Amino acid sequence: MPAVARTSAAKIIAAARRLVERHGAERLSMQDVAQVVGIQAPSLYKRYADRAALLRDVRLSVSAQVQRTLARAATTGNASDDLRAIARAQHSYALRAPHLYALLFTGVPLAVADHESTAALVLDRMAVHGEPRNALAAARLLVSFVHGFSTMECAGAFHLGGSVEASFDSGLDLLLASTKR
Amino acid sequence: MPAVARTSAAKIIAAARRLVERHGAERLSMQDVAQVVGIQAPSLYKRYADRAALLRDVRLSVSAQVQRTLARAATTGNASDDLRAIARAQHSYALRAPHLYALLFTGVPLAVADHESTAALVLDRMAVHGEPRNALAAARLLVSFVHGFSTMECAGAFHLGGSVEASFDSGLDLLLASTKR
DNA sequence: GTCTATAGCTAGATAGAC
DNA sequence: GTCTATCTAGCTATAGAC
Repeated sequence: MPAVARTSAAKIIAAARRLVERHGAERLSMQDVAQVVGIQAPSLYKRYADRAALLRDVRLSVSAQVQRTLARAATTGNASDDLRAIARAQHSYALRAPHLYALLFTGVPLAVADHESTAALVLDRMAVHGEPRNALAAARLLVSFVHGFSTMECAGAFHLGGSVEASFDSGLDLLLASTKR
Repeated sequence: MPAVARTSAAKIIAAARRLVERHGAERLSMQDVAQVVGIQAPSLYKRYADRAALLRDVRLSVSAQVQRTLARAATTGNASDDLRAIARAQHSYALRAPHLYALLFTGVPLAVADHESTAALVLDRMAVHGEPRNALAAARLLVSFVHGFSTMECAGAFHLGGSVEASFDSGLDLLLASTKR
C-alpha cells in the first residue's frame, strides 16, 4: 500500500510560484519548495525529475496566467482600445510581479501554441488598428516598448525625474497614433 | 616583505567580465575568476571584500564601456542621425554581449553621474530632434523600444516569422519620424 | 508518495604562515 | 599579496525502508 499523498502537483507549483515571485527564479530551491508545501525535499523527485522540470512547470503556469490576463483585457470590441488595454495589462503585471514576468523571457524560449500566444493576439488587433501590411513590425514595436519600459522601470532605470507613468501613457498614445490606419 | 603581486585589479576585472559575458552573472564564481587570472581564490579577498564587491566593479566597467560606445556613436553632427546611431549601437551591443548588457539592468540601480549617463545623452539629442517639451517622454519611448526589442530578440521571443532586423529598422524609423519636430 | 540518511558537490569566506 | 588548509553552508539528487 503506497503512502497517502500529502500534497498535489497544483500545490507544489503554487508554492514554487510564490517563492519565485518573492526571490527570483535563480534562488528557487527544492528544499524551500518542500518546506512550503510541508513535505521533505526528496519527495519532490517522485513528481519532478529535477529542479529544471519543476521550474518549467512554473514557467508554463505563469505564461498561461499572463495569456489569460491579456486576452481578458482585449475584449473592448475596438481594436485600438484592445491594444491599449493589452499594453496596460502587461505593464501592470510586470510591475506587480517582476520576477514572474521575467520568467517569460528567461532560459529556453517557451513553446506556446500560436493561437494561445499573446503575440498572435496583438498581431490580430494591430492588423485592424493599422495597416495590415505593417502589422507585424508595428506589433513588435508596441510590445517591445511595453516590455522595455516595464523592465527598465522595475530596474529603476528612469532617473531623470518627471512622472514615469506619464511617460508610459504618452509613449503608448504616440505609438498607437502613429501606427493607426 | 610582502609577497609580489602576481596580478592586478584590471586583470581581475577583465577576467570576471569575460566569465560573465560567457556564462552570465549568476554563475560568476570567485574560484573561476581566480583560476583565470592564475591565483588562488582566497587571494581575491585581499582586494575585494566579497563576491558582490567584485561584481560591482564589473558592472561599473561595463557601464563605462557602453557609455563610451554610445557617446562615440552620437557624433554625426545631426541630432536625428545621432539618435538612430545610438539606437543601433545599443541594439548591437545587446546582441553581441547579452549577459554584459543585462548587467546594466540587474540588481541595485547603478549610480551614474548625469553627465556620463546615456539617458542624458539621448535626452539632449531628443530635445533637438523633436519638441523639447516632450523630449523626456520621447527619449524614454525610444530607449524603451530599443531595450525591449533587444532583450526580446535575445530571448528568442519573436517567433511569428518575418525579418526581425527589418522590424527593428522600421520600428526605429517610425519612432523617429513620429517624434520629429 | 512519504520518509530518513547520505552521498557528493560547489561555493563563499576565514585563519594564519610566508 | 600569495599560499595552504579549513570551515560552513546550502543545494541537488539518490538509496532504500515503509
